[in-house]
Amino acid sequence: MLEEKKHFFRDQLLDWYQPEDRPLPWKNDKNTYAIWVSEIMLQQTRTDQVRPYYQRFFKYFPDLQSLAEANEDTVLHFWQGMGYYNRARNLLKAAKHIYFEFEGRYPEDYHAWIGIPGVGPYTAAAITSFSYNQPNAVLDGNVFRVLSRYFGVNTPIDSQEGKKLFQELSYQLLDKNNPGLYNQAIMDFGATVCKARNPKCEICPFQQNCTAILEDKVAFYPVKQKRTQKKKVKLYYLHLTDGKRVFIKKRSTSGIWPGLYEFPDFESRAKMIGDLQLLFPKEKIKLKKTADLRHQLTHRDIKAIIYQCHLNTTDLEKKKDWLLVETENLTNFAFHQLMKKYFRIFNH
DNA sequence: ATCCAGGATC
DNA sequence: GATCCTGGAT
Repeated sequence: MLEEKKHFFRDQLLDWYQPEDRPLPWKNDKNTYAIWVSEIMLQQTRTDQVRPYYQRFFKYFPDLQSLAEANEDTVLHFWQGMGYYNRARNLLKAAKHIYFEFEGRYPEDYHAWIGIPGVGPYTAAAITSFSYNQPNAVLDGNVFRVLSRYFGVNTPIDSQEGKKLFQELSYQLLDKNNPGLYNQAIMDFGATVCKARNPKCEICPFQQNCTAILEDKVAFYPVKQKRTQKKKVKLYYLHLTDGKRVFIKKRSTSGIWPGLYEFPDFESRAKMIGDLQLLFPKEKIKLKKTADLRHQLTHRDIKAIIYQCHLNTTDLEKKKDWLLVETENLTNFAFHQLMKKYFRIFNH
């Protein structure tokens, strides 16, 4: 009975799948490089958001060599606003490894790909099935959702047991003759029909067999056990300018927004003033609050308070790791979304 | 305003 | 098990 249900699932899924129904830029790029780059971008990121980034990135870095020879600032510049910036740094590190150490030869199988920075179980399965047609089953959020609903699996997907169970199930279901096509099919199905919210059960080809539909518990799946709670954090940013130039600094490569640029930040308004007084005469320092922004990360709830301080050209000196940049040249630097949000508001 | 989806790393 | 981001749904 269960075997029958599995076979039915695979056959129906492949029957349903029409690749051209969901055209994506990277689907036409059949080479390993393009597949790898797109899969890294697609980690934790929706296709609609990736699309414009992928096109700009690919135009500028059309092959392994062009990426391997790039520097981190340039790669982050193309990545700015897309989030999870260690993906970009790992991608560059990996490109240099493959190009310079492996003489441009890509890893040959799943386990070799796992050894590449930024490539985990999902990405290794995606690359080796799409590019080499090797029989590795992808296990991403779509697959967890589709399988948990169809088979009515209520083991939490974020438990060790759940990961193992779903990995085995998805491997059994995989069409070993056409793993790339099958993997693409199940993820497209999850993204367009068996969606997390507002699933299109009324047009679903599995209506008669899906456990979740039959039990009227579609929204119950997939089952998860833990959710992270957010800590509240306050950040004080200094918008220090003479009207034509502005100070920015680069964030460290650990912690949030690694390697991205932003205004100098402080723990408190008092520390900001204290630092300013070391550099400029007290009477010239006038702070004006120009923004109060909220920004949410996975487990941080950031309240960013931005103060503007106008000083004369002659007053501005270079300090430690601060960079004095012409306002019109700000576009040369990679900023995170909180800064971009501020620029948008401020330029109005 | 709050909640949530989506993989890798150490 | 904690830490990395953003945008979209509600």
